[in-house]
Amino acid sequence: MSRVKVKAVLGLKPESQEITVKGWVRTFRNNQFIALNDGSTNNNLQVVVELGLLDETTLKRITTGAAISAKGTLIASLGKGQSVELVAKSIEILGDSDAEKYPLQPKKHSLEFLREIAHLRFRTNTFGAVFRIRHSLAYAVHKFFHEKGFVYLHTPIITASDAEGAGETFAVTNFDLNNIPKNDKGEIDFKQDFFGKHTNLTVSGQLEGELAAMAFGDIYTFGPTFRAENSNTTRHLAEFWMIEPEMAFYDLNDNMDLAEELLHYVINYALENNKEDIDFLTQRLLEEEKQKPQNERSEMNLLEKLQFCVNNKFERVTYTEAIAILKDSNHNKKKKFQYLVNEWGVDLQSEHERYLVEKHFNKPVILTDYPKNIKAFYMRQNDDGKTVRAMDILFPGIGEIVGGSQREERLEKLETRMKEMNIPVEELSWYLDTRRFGACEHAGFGLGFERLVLFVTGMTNIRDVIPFPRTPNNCEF
RNA sequence: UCCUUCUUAGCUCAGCUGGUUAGAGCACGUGACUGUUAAUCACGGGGUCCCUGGUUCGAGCCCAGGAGAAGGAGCCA
Repeated sequence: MSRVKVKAVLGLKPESQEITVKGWVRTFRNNQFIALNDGSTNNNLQVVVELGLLDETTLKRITTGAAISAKGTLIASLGKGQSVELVAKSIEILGDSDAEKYPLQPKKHSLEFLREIAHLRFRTNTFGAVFRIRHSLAYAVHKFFHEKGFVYLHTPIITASDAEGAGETFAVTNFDLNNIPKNDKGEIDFKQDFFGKHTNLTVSGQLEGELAAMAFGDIYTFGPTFRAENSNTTRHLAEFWMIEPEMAFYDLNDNMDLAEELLHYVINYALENNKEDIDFLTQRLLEEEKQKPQNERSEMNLLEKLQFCVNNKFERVTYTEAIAILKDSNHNKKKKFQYLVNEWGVDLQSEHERYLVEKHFNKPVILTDYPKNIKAFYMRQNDDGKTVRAMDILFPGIGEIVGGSQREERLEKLETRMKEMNIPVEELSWYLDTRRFGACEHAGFGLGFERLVLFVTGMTNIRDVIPFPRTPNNCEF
């Protein structure tokens, strides 16, 4: 007889059938009731140990965290908290867990504490739910693109281009750091390094993605990305996962449509496939909100927020319109913003984005057509000479979740812009070839995967939605 | 990197205006009970009050420096 997973067991009709389950003990109540979890679902299976079944020594080894195998018959539960339960005929301790030393207790722990024991936090209800949802979202991303005929492209992790313009990079080298070779001028001699040049971890797969889009039409990447920014916030990681689709023959509107469809699709997938986990996290958030004063509590709970997001179109406004809204807002007039909005051309601060999303529109917002001076070199220039075809999707509680644009496909305009922004044109000659040979209208965006997981799980710190977070001064596990 | 706050038992926290032997709940151990739902009841063990220095008759509490953490800002996804 083989092992049945708890999720399957909980869906069975109890007919006194004989079943074997294996998992980890969450609690052992009354020397009689084991709450057994095997990670297949957030719910536990109650295993009943009848009096006299086990000797005292074995009984004592059923502790929180221990791995056990239980064989018994499945019956309709005699208690109230669950529909079925397993009456054990035999129990084997597979792995002991010293109750005095095991850090997880059947009680509420702080997220900060659990972050310090990230190797064990998977075994809690909250992180179980979070990482099952993370899996579902990743799967849904692949499913969405596959069904649309996109090619999943693996862009390199190690790159030589320092010109992607997306922040500080981590250098990759196999130099002996105590004895770095120098050239005649006293500069580091990268010719002697492994790749014969200066290399770093990728900050974005976009430029390589564009190359493939010029052959397959529609591609996407989904991989890790590295930024050496000294950012200490609840929304930034030094190592994070990003989804970057790139589509030929797409303009900015097509790009926005795709991004919105993707977000609706994957959130809906989680709603349909992770109902129990989302219900648990919704409940968890409600408990947490009870601690807050009335006016700080959110109007919608997590489940309602996700449903609202799936069932409503995102608001689309241009940067220029957004500035006008902010300028005219009571918030601005009453000087409630730390940074007052008074002129066109400035970048929006977090507080402004939050105002638009959480106060003014009260739904996800897509901002388009930003001033060219605050955006990257590859974005397509508008005829007005001052804005570019950029789009950012802003989510409540998260801020920017997607950043994208229609790309500048006109070689001359692109080269001029690169020179203006001091981007080394020669180094990116391979990139410019897409504009030299068969250039066409195209667009793409980057979706921060952890920010998506944040939104769907209702967690508030990005370090709690990636298994082992890498942040400044922290690279544990 | 900047600003603010925090650091007391394994965990979550209390500790009054600087005053005697630093407390609670949970966890853990022992015992009781045995259809429990983070079981309950009784008893018990458990402390470098983050570190270093200073002020004081006396510091968990005040001052200075350092370390770590959290939240916010900037950068961005």
